[in-house]
Amino acid sequence: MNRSKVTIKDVALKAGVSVATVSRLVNGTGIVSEATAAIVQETIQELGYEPNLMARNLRKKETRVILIVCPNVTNPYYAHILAGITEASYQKGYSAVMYTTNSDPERELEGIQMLYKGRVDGAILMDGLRDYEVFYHAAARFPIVQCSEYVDTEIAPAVCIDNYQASRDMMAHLMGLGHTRIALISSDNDYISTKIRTQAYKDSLLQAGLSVNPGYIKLGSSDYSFQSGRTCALELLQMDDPPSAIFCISDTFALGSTIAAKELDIPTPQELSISGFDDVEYTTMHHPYITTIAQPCYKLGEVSAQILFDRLEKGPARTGLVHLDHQLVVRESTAKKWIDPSGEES
Amino acid sequence: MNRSKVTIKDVALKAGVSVATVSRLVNGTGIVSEATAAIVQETIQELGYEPNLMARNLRKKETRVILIVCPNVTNPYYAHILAGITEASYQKGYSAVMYTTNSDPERELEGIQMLYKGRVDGAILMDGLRDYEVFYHAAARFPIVQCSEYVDTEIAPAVCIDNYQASRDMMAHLMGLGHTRIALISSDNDYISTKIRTQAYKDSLLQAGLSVNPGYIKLGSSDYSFQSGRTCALELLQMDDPPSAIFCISDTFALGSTIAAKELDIPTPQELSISGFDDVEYTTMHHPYITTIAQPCYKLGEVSAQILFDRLEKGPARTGLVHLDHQLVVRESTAKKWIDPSGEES
DNA sequence: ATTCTCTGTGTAAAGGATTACAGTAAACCA
DNA sequence: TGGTTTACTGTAATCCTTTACACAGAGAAT
Repeated sequence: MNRSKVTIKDVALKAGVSVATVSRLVNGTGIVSEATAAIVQETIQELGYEPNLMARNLRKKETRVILIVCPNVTNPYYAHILAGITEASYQKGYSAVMYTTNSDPERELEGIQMLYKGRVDGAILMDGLRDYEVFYHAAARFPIVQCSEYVDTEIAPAVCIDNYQASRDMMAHLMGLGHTRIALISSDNDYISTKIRTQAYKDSLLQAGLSVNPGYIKLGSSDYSFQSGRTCALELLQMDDPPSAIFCISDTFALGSTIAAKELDIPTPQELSISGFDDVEYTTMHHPYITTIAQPCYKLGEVSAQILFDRLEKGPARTGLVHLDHQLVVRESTAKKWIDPSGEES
Repeated sequence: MNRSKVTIKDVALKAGVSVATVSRLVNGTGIVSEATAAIVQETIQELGYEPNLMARNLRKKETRVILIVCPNVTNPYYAHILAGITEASYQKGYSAVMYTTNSDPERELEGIQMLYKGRVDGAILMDGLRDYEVFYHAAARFPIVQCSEYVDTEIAPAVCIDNYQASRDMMAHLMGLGHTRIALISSDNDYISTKIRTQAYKDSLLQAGLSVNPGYIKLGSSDYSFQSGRTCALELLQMDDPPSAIFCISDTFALGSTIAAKELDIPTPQELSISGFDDVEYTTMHHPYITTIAQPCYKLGEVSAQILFDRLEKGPARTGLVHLDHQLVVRESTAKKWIDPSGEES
């Protein structure tokens, strides 16, 4: 077990060739005669030579490392995207370093610094940066792709589902079941997805000739906590004129809502339909299984990474939005609007 | 917006000093007069100079990057450990690159290669390596710490909870409630934690003068899937002489068991006590909230990282086991053994 | 015989930082 | 005044690769 690193020089010396030859062989660039190749190859094996990546990267001015900036990893939604990114990276021989921000602008800035310091070749941002200036400068200078959320698609591509269409699909499903009193549990964060889903909710109502009742719109916590979903639902269901369906912009909110309904002895979906968004694991852990919009999280990560690598290897690439397919998956938490036998609406 | 990197040379030239002076100022090593410091500082700002880490690392022979090898990130248990590691790294100015193996030995090997290639300074392994040889060689040569699972604590330190004591605690809780027919849902993986928990289960029974009934021991899937927990519980509960309590080595198995009990109309905890392990999010998403052993996941990651950094900065450090405190958290899924009014045991 | 293409290989210059060592000028001491 | 610190700064070697360029020798073409 040799403690100190073997360098290319050691190999060259021992094999009786120049470092250039060794390098050419190792990298498969340039021509090396079969005879020398054999000798050098053997020497490499014998000495256990591994090229020093720091030196190589310094010379080649690339790191083959990409940066992933995301709010946290404990949220399964992000975790799945992460899995997609790391897998794609692995395939392409890149490694991924993670930077979790907890949505702290200062942390976001620090993460971005890694680009300026030449520590990484590019970045995938899973959280619209709070500081637009910072984003703009970084995106103008380095390969960056936005995943899931975005702030500006002109300067850097963004990969996500079509949140507007997805929300419209879900609303169509709900209205198709006969619901007219549909509430919304949105979030008080300022993600673009939140805005779009909220807008789609309103547009759907309006275009169906229904009015938007501000009292039917509740804002859950910015991190989509399950408990805040429960609280919002509780408020909605205790209104004088409660909704017969709740459109949640997150599965966790939907889950919280099913709990709230259970607590108030309101059967789901018989008397209350609840829909979620994202399709994370726990939508099918307990009945009622939640009707939701499935996002291809893994794929989202994978495609983001691919676009980034493309850009890295082939130079300036496309910007703009890249939409991946979503899917409306109907399960147990939504059903035909219930009509009280007495004739009254429920 | 200058496209090309500003180097230390540019700064030196513009500020009218030597590169050495700039370097000294940037690194805070050596003495620099206030006057020059001011000029250089200003020049750095003006030019937007950021030291190139590749060059620095090459020279200093360190990368300030650590490797995290884990089976996956989508499991919240790992995700929380990961969060702890990345936070600790961030504090110390390290970055963390992730390598997910999906428990594939080949991938584990590839991950370890990063140490040999000098791409990272050290590693945290969250998955006992399948290939002991590989582990042994790597651990002998590089700073490695094992987190949560481990294969050999002589050659590299391991951070985890005291699985034996934790399991004994849970069994004591169950037996303290009057249960004598206690089943086990273990896993068919070969993690050390699995072995220890299983052993503790048996020892507890034996030391209480009870016998170990092989029929009461079921093996769930190696990845602790919720569905396999349900299946195991279903089998147990349909036995002629079903258990009155199930000790699960994972929360997901416990969750699956509550579902199984519900399907068979067996009230939990009135007629069946169920205990979990780990205390991940979904233990309190639905009633009955699950009685479990809380693991300090975040802290596990944090401490692992700290030990690694210590080793990196202060040379060879301790090996052996580092136990972090666990906690028995009693919630709703366990209760006093139910006695049928007719006098028969249930 | 001369020139030209190939092969195959070596030399040495980047690449961008850190740092040992040397040097200068001012300040201090005797 | 001469000698010794002290405070500061610069020169150049070093870390390990990659790669542009030069070069030598062999065979082909003229």
